[in-house]
Amino acid sequence: MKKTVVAGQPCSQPCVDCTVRPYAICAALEPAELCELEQLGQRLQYRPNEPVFTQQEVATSCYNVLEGVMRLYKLLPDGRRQIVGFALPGDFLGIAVNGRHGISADAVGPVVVCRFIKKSFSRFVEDRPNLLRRINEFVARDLTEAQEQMVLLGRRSAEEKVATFLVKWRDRLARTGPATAITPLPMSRLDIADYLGLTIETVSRTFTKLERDGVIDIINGGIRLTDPVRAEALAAA
Amino acid sequence: MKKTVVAGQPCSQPCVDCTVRPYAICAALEPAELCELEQLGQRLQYRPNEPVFTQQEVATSCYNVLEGVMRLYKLLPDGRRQIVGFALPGDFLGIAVNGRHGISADAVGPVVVCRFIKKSFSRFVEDRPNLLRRINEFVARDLTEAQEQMVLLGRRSAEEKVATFLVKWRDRLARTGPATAITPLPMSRLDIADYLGLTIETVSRTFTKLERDGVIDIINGGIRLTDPVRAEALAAA
DNA sequence: CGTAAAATTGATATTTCTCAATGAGAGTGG
DNA sequence: CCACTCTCATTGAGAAATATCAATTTTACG
Repeated sequence: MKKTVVAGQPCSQPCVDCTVRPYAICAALEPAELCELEQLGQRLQYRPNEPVFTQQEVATSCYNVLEGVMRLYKLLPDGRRQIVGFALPGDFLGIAVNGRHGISADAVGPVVVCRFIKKSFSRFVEDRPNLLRRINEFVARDLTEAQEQMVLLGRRSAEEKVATFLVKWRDRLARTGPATAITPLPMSRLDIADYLGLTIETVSRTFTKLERDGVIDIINGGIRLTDPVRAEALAAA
Repeated sequence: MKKTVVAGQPCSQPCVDCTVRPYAICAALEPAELCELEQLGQRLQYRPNEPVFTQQEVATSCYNVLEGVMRLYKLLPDGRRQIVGFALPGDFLGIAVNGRHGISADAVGPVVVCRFIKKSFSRFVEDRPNLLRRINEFVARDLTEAQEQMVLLGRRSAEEKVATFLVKWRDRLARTGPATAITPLPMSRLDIADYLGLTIETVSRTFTKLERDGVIDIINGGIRLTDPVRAEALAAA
C-alpha cells in the first residue's frame, strides 16, 4: 500500500539540533530566544512538487527552509511561468507586502520547513531589533539577487544564461554544503527554462552545446563543470 | 556663459516642508525625531544624467528622492545595461549588501535628494524599530516589484512589455501626483529599452504599433492612453 | 519489464536584433 | 529670428537568436 503523506505533514525535532541555524535568520537570536521561537515554529515536510504557498493567497505564515529545494515563481493568467528563485536550507520565505503572497512556492524534491504563524511571529520580532535587522539583511540580499537576475533575463544570451545559472548554483551549494566535483541539479529542465526565461528545448540544446565545447559534462541529475574558467567567463558580471 | 552646477550641489530647505514625507520612510517618525533626522540629512541637487552613486562603489550614503526621476541600473563588463528600476520622490535608495552598492543610480532629469551618511543614519535607525520596520517594508516592496519585473523580462512579448510599462508608470505617477490625461515619460527610449530588455528600435516600433492600434497617442515627452482597457489587457498580471 | 515522464534532437517559424538611413525637435550662434 | 547642428526617435531591410512543432531517445518508476 502506498504511503500517503499529507500536505505539510508535521514532524518533530528540537530547534537546538537545527543544522541550518548559522545560515538562517535564527542566527540573530540568543539561546533563550531560540527556545521561545521554537514554541512558535512547526516543522512540516512536503513531498516533491507539493505546493507550500500560493500567489495571491493571504499570507498567514512564513517559513524557514530546513531541507530540500523549493521553487519560487509567478504565473501569468495564461499559464506562462517565471521562476523568480530557488530556495535552499536557511532561506526565509513568506514576506508579503499587503498581507498576500506575491509568489507561489513549492517543493522541488522532498522539503522540510519550519513554519511560523505570521501573527505570533511578528509579535516575537516586535521587540527583537536584532532579528528584524537580520530579516532586513535577508530581504536586501534577495533584492540584490533579483536585480542580478533582471540583468540575466534582460540582457544575456541563452548560453550566458545557462552558464551563469550553473556557476551561481554551484557557488550557492558550496556556501552551505561541502564542495563536490559534480553539481547536482535537483530541478527539471523546465524549471531551469522558466528560471532563465527560455524554453526547455533551448536549455537542452545549450547544455548539449556546452558539453560539446568541453565546458560541462552532463550527468544524470547534475553536471560537472569541466572548464570552470570558461563557464565563469560566460557568467562574467 | 553656461551656468555650471557641480555634482550634488547642496541646497537648503527645512525638513518640515518636505512634500514627499507621507511616501518616504520618514513617515514612520515623530516630529521630534524628524528634527533630529534633519540634522543628519543634506539636500543635494543633481543635473540631468548626473550619477549619484555607482555599482561596486563603497556605499557611504543612502538617499531619499525628493524631486525628479532617477534610473537604477546594472552594467555588464561589455557595456550592456539593464535598468532595474526608476526611482521617484519618496523612494529610498542605497541599501547595500556588503557595504557596496549593487547598482548604479543617476538622475534622469533634474533631481533633488536628501542624503544621509550611512554611519550616522544607521545609528539613528538603531534605536527606532518603527523606522527599521518601515525601511523593511520598502525593501520588501522593491523585492516584490523586482519579481514582477522578472516575469516581464523573462516571459512577456515586446508589445506586452511596453504596454505593461506604460500602465504601471501611469499608475505609479497617479499614486503620488494628480491624475492627468497624458502620462509624461521623462526617460529616453533607450532607457525604456534597457528597462524592458529590448532594443531602442523595438521599443520605437512597438510604440508606433500601439498608436496605430489606437491604444496610445504618442506625444512629445509622453503618451496618452487612449484605450486603457486594451493596454491593461496587454499588461494583465 | 513495461509504461509514462523527461530530455534530447531536428526542421521550421517567429520574434527580435542589427545595421543603415531618414526624420523631427531642442538648443546654439550668427 | 532663423539656419544649423546634434541628439533622439522612427522606419526599413535583412540577419540572428530563440521559439514552436514534431519525433525520438533516455530515464524513472510501478
